[in-house]
Amino acid sequence: MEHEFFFTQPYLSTGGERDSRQGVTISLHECGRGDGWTATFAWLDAVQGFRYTEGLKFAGKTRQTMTEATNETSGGVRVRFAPSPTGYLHVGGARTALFNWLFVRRQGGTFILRIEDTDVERNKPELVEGILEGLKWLGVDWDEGPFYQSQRTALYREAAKKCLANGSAFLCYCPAEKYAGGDHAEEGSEGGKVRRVVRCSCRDGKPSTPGAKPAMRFKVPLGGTTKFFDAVFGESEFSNDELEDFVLLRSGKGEEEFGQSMYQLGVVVDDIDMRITHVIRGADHISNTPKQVLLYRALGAEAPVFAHLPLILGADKKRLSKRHGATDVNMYRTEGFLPEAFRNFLALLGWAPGGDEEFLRTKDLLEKFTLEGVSRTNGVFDRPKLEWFNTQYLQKLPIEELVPYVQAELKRSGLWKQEWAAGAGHEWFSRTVDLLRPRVRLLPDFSSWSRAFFSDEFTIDPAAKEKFWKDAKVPELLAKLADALAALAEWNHDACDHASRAVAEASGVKAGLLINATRVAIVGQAVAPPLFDTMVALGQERVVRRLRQAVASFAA
RNA sequence: GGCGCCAUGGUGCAACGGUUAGCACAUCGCCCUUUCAAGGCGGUAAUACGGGUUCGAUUCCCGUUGGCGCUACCA
Repeated sequence: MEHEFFFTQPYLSTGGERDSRQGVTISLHECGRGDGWTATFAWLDAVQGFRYTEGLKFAGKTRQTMTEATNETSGGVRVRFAPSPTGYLHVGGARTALFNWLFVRRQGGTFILRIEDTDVERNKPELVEGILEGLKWLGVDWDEGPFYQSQRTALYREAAKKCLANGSAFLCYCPAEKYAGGDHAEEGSEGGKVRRVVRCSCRDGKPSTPGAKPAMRFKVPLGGTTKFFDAVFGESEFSNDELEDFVLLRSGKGEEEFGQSMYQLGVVVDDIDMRITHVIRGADHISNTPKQVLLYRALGAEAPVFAHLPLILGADKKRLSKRHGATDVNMYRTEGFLPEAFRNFLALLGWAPGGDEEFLRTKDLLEKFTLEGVSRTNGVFDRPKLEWFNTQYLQKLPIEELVPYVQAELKRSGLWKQEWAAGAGHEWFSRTVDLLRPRVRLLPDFSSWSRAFFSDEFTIDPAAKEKFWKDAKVPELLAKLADALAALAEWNHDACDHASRAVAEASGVKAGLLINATRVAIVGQAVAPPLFDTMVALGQERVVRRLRQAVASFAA
């Protein structure tokens, strides 16, 4: 029996609340934002999947998530991923998107995609496509959007005017350069760089530069603190005196009264408008959160639940950037990683399931993901482990799931033959992929390293020759083997095996010598699957032909 | 500089007051073997430092150090 609960954001209201639907009563006590987040939940049984009965305390560092307790029963969870088209989809953004996705898909909520393109200067519209592609490759799908902030200007201006009207914003006439960019040395400070918290005279209605076009700033309260609850980091409290009077609306140019909205305003207005219940984003936004909470308050809206994710660092523990290697998700796609392997790896960066098992397919991830398991420690992007995950998926995926990826790869490299699409050809193809996969690390290996399985046009690796064709008896051995194999009536593993060993024995050499030399001749590589399986996969005609070609090459 | 966050092997995570501090990647060795992988077995390797609280701290508190984040008319 399923129960549905409709909380009007109960976790945000102060004081007790009761809700009774379908015979189930829930009461919430001391569920407030203002005072220490001591929340006591008392709900009745009869609710499936319910973890909390009563006495949940959210004070201090306690990491319980009221969030999830509420969500698991309320259903109406709405999250968003809001990239900015100033760059490609980097791994940090991908992880944020993935966590939002796992969180919301697990409980049947709504995922909204929003493009934060309010900075016309830096914005590159053509990058949006790449971001969407990256998300699709990752398997992160969305229910609403993409919405573009650049098309929602009216909404932001309206909200800004509301703030101005109710006294929580003011017009600032100071020149933009006064505070913009870099660090400002505070007058009179001793050497050090001191950031200025903007509290200019404009805030009291005394324009510093009369006649200039004003920007609109938020009027941060003097004194006091702003608190909020974070599902990952617990409760946070910031002193208002540390918050600058941040800009809401840029000053207008030409005819315009105001310019584009700034980040803080756009985010809050949209999150309110889109009825976002959980803001899951990078920890680099923690410091922005009190400002946003203040904005929610000024706009008369309740704040959502925040969940900040630890940052992803490079091997040197510095913030991940290009110099650490690929940070663009699409580069991992072109390198030939399997999306599910990448997803598995990403999910485990900053989050851990209960048990020891790390090979977690998407369905497992969906089953196990909770915000509670999210770490607070920044993590290093460990490429070797990503590669390990990829080889795991290459090996463990049901063969029918892997085949389409290999097919796409061969099409890309021009090796694909339509006869492999169905029937006996398809069976051969699947078997061959299965034979090859334990030795493959990335998808393109199927067209490079194992090219000889799919094409007669391949070259013999000089290093392999050097290693296994050194013995003077090799040409003669290969010639004999070609004859022996050509004479075989049956073509299977054991027949090839016996014939080969017989040739070696008759010639008085160790089987290994012949086997290794043969491998080089028929696949051009020193490394391949077990030889007789390889022979079966290639077929009698090709094996004999390649052996004779090799022999001929010695003569030349 | 100010404010905030974080701190378990090289890396990612476990241990949520009592464990010989566990797992995985990486690394080293052995086994398997027809090359190379895979797989199996085993080894090296961690609680940043200093004070408390406690019968007992990886775990709770304070400080130090270090790292990271924010400190824009960027997002």
